Order: sequence, then C-alpha cells, then structure tokens
Amino acid sequence: MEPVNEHPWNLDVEEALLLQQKLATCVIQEDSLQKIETVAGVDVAYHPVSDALIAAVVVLDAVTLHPVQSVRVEDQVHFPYIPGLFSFRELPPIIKAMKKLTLRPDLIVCDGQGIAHPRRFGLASHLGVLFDVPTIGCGKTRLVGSAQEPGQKRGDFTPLVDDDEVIGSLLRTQDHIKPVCVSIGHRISLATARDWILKLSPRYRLPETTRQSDQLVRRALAQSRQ
DNA sequence: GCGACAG
DNA sequence: ATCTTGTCGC
Repeated sequence: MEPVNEHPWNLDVEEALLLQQKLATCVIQEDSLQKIETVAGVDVAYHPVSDALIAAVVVLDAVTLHPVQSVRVEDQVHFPYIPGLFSFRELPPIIKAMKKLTLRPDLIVCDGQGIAHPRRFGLASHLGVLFDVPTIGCGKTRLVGSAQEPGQKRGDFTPLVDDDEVIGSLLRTQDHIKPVCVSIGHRISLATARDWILKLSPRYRLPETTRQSDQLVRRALAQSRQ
C-alpha cells in the first residue's frame, strides 16, 4: 500500500508545527466510507537495546475480527517524543510497515489521537491524510480537552471539548472500565468512529485492532531481548 | 511562575 | 512509552 502524499521527515520543531498547520486543512471530518470489510490496527514501541522503533500493522476481518495479514518493521528514531508532535516520531516506521501491506485496509484505528489535538492534527489524522484512508484516533488517555465522566455502562459517552469545540468523545467500551478517548482521524464522522470502536471492543477496553498490533510489537521486543 | 502533556 | 514495587482478584 503506497501513500498518496509524502513529505520530508528530517524537520525541526518549528517546521513540524508549520507542516501540521498546513496538513490539518486536508482532514475530512465526514464519512466517506465504502464497504468496510477489513480494519487495521497500528502500534509502535521503543526498543531500548537497539535504540529503534518497532512498528506493527495488523489487518482484521471486520466481521470475525480475525487477522488476515500482519507486518512488522524496525526503524531508527529520528525525532524525540514531544506531546503534540507525536506523529513525527511514530509515522516513519508506520509508513514503512504500511508499504509492506499487500492489501488496502478499509479503515485504520490508531493508538493515539485524531483531531483531539492542539492543532487538530494528531497521529490518526496525519496517517489518514498521507494514505487518504479513513482513520480513527483511539487513545488510552487524552492529550487536550476536558470532559465529564461518562455513565458506567458500555456505550455511554460524553463530549470532549476544547476551546468551545467538540473534538472527540470519552467512550466507555466496557462497563465500569476507564473510558477511551475517541476522535475523528480522517474521512469519518465522530458518531461512526464511536460505533466502530464499540464494535471492535466486544470484550476488552481497547479495540482488537490496537490489542493485536500491540501484541505483535511486544512479541518482537521480547524475542530480541534474548 | 507552575502544572499538564497521545506514546 | 518502559521499569519497579506493591496489592488485589482470579
């Protein structure tokens, strides 16, 4: 799977901020989904031994949630972790992994934010714009914004608000378990994004896409540690 | 000035 | 994120 748009990654902080501002105008905050038959999850972990990042993409059947394809890739770190500039650290290995996919997923769920971001351009939006594929941001914690605690039942949600703007939802995926932070990545509406996250989280707090890509990454870490 | 701050 | 320690539930 090849990206539709590309840009340099050897940027300093100021250049990265400007690029976010520019690319944020490309985000489509509406559904433009065709048939969703496959859903992908992406995750990245830092490998301290080799000072590298390991990225994994797992593509699941949207009905059975069983994996149909998975890829893994290792890449050097070339940008520090800075809240708000997360994608400049994690996207290079993710793009490498995406290029190895022989099938094009209909939807991608990211472990991080979409437009629930200071400049409305988190990792999920960045990935979505570069590949022009529908994406959802599903973070374990929030980056910006404030929200009331949603009800205790699976499916309950509250708006995440920043600067008088609804930028996402706190969504309870399991009864009494800490909610996740859902936001639009690209080419999807917030309501549809919530529906998919709920559908992908039938048993655990996090969607199967995130859990399975996370598992693949952890397996690589444990393996190369010996 | 101080805290907060996706992974 | 990762690592460590401690506590609780299965």
